[in-house]
Amino acid sequence: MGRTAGRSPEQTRAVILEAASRLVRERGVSASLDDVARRAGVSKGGLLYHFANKHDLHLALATEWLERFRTAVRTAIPADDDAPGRLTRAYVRASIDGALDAAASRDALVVIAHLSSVDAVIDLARADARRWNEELRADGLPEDVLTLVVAAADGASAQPAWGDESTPEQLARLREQLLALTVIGG
Amino acid sequence: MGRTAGRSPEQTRAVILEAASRLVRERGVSASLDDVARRAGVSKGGLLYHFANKHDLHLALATEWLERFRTAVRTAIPADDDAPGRLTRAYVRASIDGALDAAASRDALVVIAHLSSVDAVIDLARADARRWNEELRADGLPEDVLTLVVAAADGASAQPAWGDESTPEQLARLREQLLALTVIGG
DNA sequence: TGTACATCAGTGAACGCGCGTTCACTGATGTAC
DNA sequence: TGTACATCAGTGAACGCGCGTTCACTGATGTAC
Repeated sequence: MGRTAGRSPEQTRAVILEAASRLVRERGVSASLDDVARRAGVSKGGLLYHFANKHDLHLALATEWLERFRTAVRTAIPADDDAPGRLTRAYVRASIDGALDAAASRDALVVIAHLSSVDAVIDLARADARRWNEELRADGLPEDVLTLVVAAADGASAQPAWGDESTPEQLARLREQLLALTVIGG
Repeated sequence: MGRTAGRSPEQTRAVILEAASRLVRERGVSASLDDVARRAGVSKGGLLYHFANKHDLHLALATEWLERFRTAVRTAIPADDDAPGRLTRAYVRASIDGALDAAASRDALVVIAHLSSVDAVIDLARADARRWNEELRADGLPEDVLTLVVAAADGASAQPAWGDESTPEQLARLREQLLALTVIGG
């Protein structure tokens, strides 16, 4: 069933979210539903069939990006890493490299920063941040090392949000530094 | 001259910018001119006398915050600090403490992140970031130390943008760690 | 010292358009008989 | 195997309101004479 042949409604939903992600990253939350629908190749009505209103779209977007970053970190844990700090190391890798694909997870914080003018998204992000705090604290590293490493990883992720542009070489060196800090234990 | 007694046009302009800062920090760039004017205690027309349109207001806001952060860093350089890394140390202090007043400079990056959906603001921020890069590179620290310290300071500044909330104690310890890193030289 | 005029710093009503939302309708697929 | 009907996944036109922008007007101060 469904009017459009050759695509499941789940796929349509995903296509819309992808288009919305790109537009929000580029233009912030003021990107119009018209533009999102057009880029997704769907009518405005079709978009609103999947997301009741703009607020819901933004919420779904925030949820997806937070989840995507979480998945990226999980994927970045090597199977043979059992030492303390393994989650922190994965966090560093996901923040700087992107474990999913090159651009995706690094843009997560940029998209979230844009979305953070939506109240409900702030609550979502705050809850997510608290969860990260708990999990990272349980990772077995001295608190000072943890604070430093996580702040630096966050900084590297967020710099694109306000126009900073680091070279891949700088980011790679930073990643190695941070990883080293988590191994020697401070 | 001027219709409103007891206030210079420069003061009115400053009051409008202050109101706009708070609203943009809270609601992002979608905060309406009506709301900004109301909070500034001025008519919408009065606001538009000082800023020809919304775009101009956002640009002025970005300029002001970038300049404010720069001033905060300059102010945070102690007169008796002549050692390499003095600018980096001031950058750390301004990022984490706020040299101007407690909330102001820490919010700078949050406001800029919100404003960064405006194209012209991105250009402004990029140019500012480049200038920081040059100045910090000339500060006499090893590049690896610099990258790490600046990323961590940026991370600490930006975390409020996506809902993270660190305790004052954590931030104070982070600041001391970062300052120490710039002294021993790595 | 008054008076006329210009200018500066606004006010507030009105306009018009973009955009979020609603809604009647549609076309493909699934199901009952 | 056909036929009728329901449902799902949309379409696209229309509505209406919020908001950026325009504009005619105003009141206080400065200046020329």
